[in-house]
Amino acid sequence: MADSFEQWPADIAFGLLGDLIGYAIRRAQIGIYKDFDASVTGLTPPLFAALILIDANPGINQSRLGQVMGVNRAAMMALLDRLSALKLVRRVPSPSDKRANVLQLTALGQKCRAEASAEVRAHDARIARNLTTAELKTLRRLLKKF
Amino acid sequence: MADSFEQWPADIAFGLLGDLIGYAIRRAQIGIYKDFDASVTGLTPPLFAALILIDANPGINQSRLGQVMGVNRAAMMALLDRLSALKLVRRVPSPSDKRANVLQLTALGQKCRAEASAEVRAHDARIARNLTTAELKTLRRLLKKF
DNA sequence: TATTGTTATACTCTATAACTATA
DNA sequence: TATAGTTATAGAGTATAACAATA
Repeated sequence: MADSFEQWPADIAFGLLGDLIGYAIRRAQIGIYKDFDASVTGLTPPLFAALILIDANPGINQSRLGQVMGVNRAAMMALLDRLSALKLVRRVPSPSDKRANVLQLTALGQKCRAEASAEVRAHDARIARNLTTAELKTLRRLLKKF
Repeated sequence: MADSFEQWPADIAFGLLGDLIGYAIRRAQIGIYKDFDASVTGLTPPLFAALILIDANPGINQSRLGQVMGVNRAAMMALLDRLSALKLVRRVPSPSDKRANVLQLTALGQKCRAEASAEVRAHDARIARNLTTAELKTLRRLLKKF
């Protein structure tokens, strides 16, 4: 099939790329993202991550969430504007800091988070289907070293 | 520092995300991309990958390069238009197929590829500094299973 | 002075859909 | 019919630079 992604096609020379651990991680990621998009309806990976993090960290504000996700405040704004337009997330004025907003999931946001979580669990199990439990544990340990 | 990315902040609850191997790979990637951007001047990761692949695979055409990189033809066009505007890549009519273009690096493209390669090697060594040779070998083997 | 949220702006990455020339 | 390149268009993700309100 022309649209299936082949991780390391045998007929292609990768040159320096074949030596780079960063590129090996990137190639794994390409396939994982394609499976995520095909598996999870209506949410992108960053949107899903934001829903989980907001739910798991009551009282978190925009700037802190941006730091955690590795993006700056302006990028976080765009992401939250989208979640807000989808009626999944609410900005609530912080009681302790008049500059800040506290982020909360709406009832719809909770429902969406729960439904997407099931799809994402299935997706993650599918991409990891060729690894044993021990291999997954090793992989997780090694990835923490970056 | 407010601008340094912390991979798994201890004060943050990751909920389901902490169980997903796909998210563990994604978090490693975030830091790696930030280091790449800070290390390599003038080229993004996809642009650099394209330069290497074009150089290592003489006679490759646009569609095939897109397949290898995991993007469709239209996305490949945009990427090649940029490399072309930078005078790094040339489209040459294929002698064997009048529909196709063969991709070639210009002299400037060769120079840019060589200089960026040195920067990227240093970048890759830096991000992998906490892993042993054996660990890198294991990681590479496990990543191929996705 | 530093931080939070915000807006304006711009660039990169990627996709879909439709067209043309050729296979 | 199918494929290679192309164009138009759109949306997501991300960044910099500036500003007002608050800490």
